[in-house]
Amino acid sequence: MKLITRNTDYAVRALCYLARQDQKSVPVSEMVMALKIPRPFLRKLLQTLSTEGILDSFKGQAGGFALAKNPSKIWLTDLIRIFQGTVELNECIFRKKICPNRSTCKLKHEIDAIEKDVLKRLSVVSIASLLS
Amino acid sequence: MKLITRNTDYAVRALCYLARQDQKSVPVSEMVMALKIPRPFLRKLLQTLSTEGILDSFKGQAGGFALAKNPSKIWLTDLIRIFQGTVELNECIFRKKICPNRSTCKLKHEIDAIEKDVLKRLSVVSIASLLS
DNA sequence: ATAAATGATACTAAAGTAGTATCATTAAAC
DNA sequence: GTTTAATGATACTACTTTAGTATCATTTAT
Repeated sequence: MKLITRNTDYAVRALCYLARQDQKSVPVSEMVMALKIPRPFLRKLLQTLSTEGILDSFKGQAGGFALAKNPSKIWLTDLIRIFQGTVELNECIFRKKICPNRSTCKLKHEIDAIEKDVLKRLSVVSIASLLS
Repeated sequence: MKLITRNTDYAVRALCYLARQDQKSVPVSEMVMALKIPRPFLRKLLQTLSTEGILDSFKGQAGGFALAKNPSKIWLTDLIRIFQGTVELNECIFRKKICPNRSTCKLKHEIDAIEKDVLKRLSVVSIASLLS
């Protein structure tokens, strides 16, 4: 039962690191040393953040990555969506069929309510709010 | 991001079914028909619940399973612990080492707080509370 | 031209989840 | 006492997600 995976965790670290560099473009090599994240894994992750519009990228020598948005506009829920597909905790196994079990539906109802709470709390966390 | 797995979901259904049978021992074959859960999977799951003390089992012809406890004393968190190992949402990747990233720690802190909320809400759900 | 960077993409490995199969043991029913 | 219908124990397969690696192509400052 994990709310965030390693991808998301690493992404938070990398984004916080970049947020402290004030717009300067930072190459992966520098981040690998600073954050101790396996290089090819970090590369892939940053490329994803780039295609998702969270980062700007610069090719060629002296290239690298920089935040494409203000840290206060980069939300933890964005990262979870990007790396974990969805923020939904729970899904009815019988959707579209008639549910044969009322207790299960009641369970789903409880889990749904908890999910809403979790989302509410996650949705106020931004990179800016994690900075210090 | 899943709070409960299929095992846990199936276990809830089976336990609710048994709770409605008033102490009578019910064989797997009956539950398979009523709950539409794959037989060998249900068997394994019930055996686990039995060794964990949630169910009593009776061997031989006319045997089966029955609740070993009052439905109000069987908690959803018990089932999650049994089938999903733990209720922890979050775990520091750097425990026992010095954490190289304060932002990550702050993230952990946020997730921990959310986890406590989730646990609090899950911990009041019992089989009895799901019955109708 | 070269070197240092990202883009794109395919691949491998490990872990967790879901489900199956089989043989042994037990105990009621006949 | 044999049969039958049940659980006990345990090993196995398949699928999915997560984690991580590898490589070649392209770009651009020097």
